[in-house]
Amino acid sequence: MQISDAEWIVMNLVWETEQIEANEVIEQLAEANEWSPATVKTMLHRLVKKGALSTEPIGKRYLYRSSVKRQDCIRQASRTILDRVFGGHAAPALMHFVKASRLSTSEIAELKALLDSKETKRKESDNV
Amino acid sequence: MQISDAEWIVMNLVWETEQIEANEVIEQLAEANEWSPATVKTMLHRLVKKGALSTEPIGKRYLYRSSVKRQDCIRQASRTILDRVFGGHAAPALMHFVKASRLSTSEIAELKALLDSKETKRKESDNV
DNA sequence: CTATATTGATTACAGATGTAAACGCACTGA
DNA sequence: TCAGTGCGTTTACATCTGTAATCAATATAG
Repeated sequence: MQISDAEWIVMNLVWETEQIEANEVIEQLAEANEWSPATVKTMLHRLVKKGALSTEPIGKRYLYRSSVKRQDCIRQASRTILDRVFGGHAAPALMHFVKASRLSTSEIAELKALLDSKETKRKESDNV
Repeated sequence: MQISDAEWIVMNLVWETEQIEANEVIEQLAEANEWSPATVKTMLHRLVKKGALSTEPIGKRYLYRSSVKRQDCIRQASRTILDRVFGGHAAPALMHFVKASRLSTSEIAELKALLDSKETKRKESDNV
């Protein structure tokens, strides 16, 4: 199952809010993205059809909530971009992202810690 | 100008080889991707039409070479995925990529150095 | 010189995507 | 009871993508 660019915008909102009604989605996304309300409704509908969102009738309306994990979608999207754009070479991609990103000092520290732990693991396991 | 997933595969080859003839592209990509030769030809044609590739007649054939910089395309693709998939939050994206990637110790070192320099710059400039 | 092979160009076509209007039903105020 | 209103459903449509066959022109073999 494949989430398109525009659909990601909707999914991000649903993931953030846990559950949300259509009119709220429209309110928060239509203007910001220069979409007509109808466009947002189409997105919701397609995402339901794809199985990315599920609905629960609340009164006569629906509550939308995601039925796929954000992490899973991120993982898939990441692999796609790594494979396609960077030809599977992660390091240049990461270098690029690091260069291009604005990171707070705490985020930098976190990343460094993560790299440290990765390094340790490597040394332990395959002794490179 | 937008390069599709399948087109990235072709572009990656062209970028690697600087310049290349159609039959070579077909040779190197058709089987590996389970594409018919016709499909590869379509890719080349579309990329030329999009302005991503340019052709130079060599004898009666064409030499294909890229007319867009790989870095620029990577930059654009990266921004897209950051904006869409990660909602513009670079740090979680990076954390994810780092976790998911297999990196050599030298690559890890390189990344850490890059983060160091970023940290330094931050401290100098905006004193956060 | 003619038949065949090569290679770029044109055409095809179904499915995904972006973008949105139109439809229908249920409720609400007049 | 009747016209709006709000919301989900259907339908619309141009473009992009993946995938490929066919056409046309040229070169090459016989």
